[in-house]
Amino acid sequence: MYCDFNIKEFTKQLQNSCTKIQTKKIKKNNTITTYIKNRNQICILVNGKADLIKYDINGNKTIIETLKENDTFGEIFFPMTTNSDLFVIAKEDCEVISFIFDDISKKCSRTCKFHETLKTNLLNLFIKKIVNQNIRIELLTKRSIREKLKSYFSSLSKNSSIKTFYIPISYTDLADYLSIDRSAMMRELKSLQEENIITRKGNKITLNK
Amino acid sequence: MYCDFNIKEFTKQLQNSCTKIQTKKIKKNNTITTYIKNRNQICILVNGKADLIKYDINGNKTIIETLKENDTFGEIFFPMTTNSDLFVIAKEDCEVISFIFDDISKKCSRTCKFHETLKTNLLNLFIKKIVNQNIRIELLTKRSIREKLKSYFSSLSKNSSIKTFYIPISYTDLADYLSIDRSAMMRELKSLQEENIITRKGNKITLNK
DNA sequence: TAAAATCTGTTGCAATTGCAACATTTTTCT
DNA sequence: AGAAAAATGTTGCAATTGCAACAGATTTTA
Repeated sequence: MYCDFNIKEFTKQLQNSCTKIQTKKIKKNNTITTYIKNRNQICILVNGKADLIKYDINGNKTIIETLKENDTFGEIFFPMTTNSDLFVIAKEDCEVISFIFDDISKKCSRTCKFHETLKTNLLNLFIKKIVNQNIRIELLTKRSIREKLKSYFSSLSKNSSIKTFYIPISYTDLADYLSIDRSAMMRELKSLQEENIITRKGNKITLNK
Repeated sequence: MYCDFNIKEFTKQLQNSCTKIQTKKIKKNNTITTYIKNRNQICILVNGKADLIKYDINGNKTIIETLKENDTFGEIFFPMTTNSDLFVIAKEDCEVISFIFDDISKKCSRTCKFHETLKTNLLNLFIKKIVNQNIRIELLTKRSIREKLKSYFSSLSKNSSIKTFYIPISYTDLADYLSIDRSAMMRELKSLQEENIITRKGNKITLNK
């Protein structure tokens, strides 16, 4: 598989390589703004969970990305013309490493033996990120709240035989993630239950039939 | 800048490297299905334009991605559980190269001198792809048709001083790209004109104020 | 160049969705 | 433990959006 490598090992390699890297620990609910201020900086979440969020002019919050262990983020991934303010908020205590992309991509003058391994690992991380983004795009292109919910649920029950699962985020956050109104989402969840398409108890969902 | 390299040069390097690569030419309106059937295959569009499209159960067409020169695509970028059918359609005559990711990521036994350059170039291409996907996600998270249109327009007039531009795709395709109903979109375009927020003549748009 | 296909433009109507405003429950903080 | 904050759940109403069904314009194809 294309992403079966060990992030801890990768971090260790980075620390031993010629590349200058930073390690930071961020407490739950704190903002990891620093990691999204330098162009060409790439961050990797080593531990914990975080959300990349945005507020629009009307105050609507959108969760652009939910980040977990192994996920990459940083301003390098956004167009220079981005006019919205982006924040990365730690949802749990987080450990983050960051480095400048040029240090990885440029030829290593000291021909350190880790340099090329890093590139390969980064390629794997990027592919993983692109896959996640495609899942997100698939969700967002759904035309109705019902379809968005069904799509989200089916991504949670990856193995098609597992029909019961727990929603890993709050319903408030889920609405922001699906980019829909929370009350409209709750109403739709109710309909899905009434039509016996799902069974719901708290954040435990079962897909019926 | 992080993506200022020459795709032609890259292609030439690929051909001289130890990596097995394929080159194919596809005529306008033909389907490039072959390029999205093998897991771990990465394709690069060297010339032309293409759309990555999807049809849902209700027959709604969605343009997942608009591909142009330098863009990467392939099944490697989608989760294995994807149940929707994806097609890549050439919108113009296209030239595509493809190779197996493992051939790039694994160590080169013949230590050919291009191998590492390829990795670096791929990293650049992947970052470019992630940036494009973020632009798409930004668009799709917009809560209304009006906001989606304004967001799309502003991405076209990247340089904020340029207020006039041409929409590079048909309005029918634009609706599929924004994942909205075409007639509702036309109605909104009309409102934007009536409120003098834009001026529109065919596919030429001017942002007023 | 004529016919076919696609794209653009428009409208009425129905369905979906967002908004505002609550009450209730659960979680977090001191 | 008690207060404060956040999350869940609900509803009526208004606004937005999608759908269907056209007509006309433009482009492609035979």
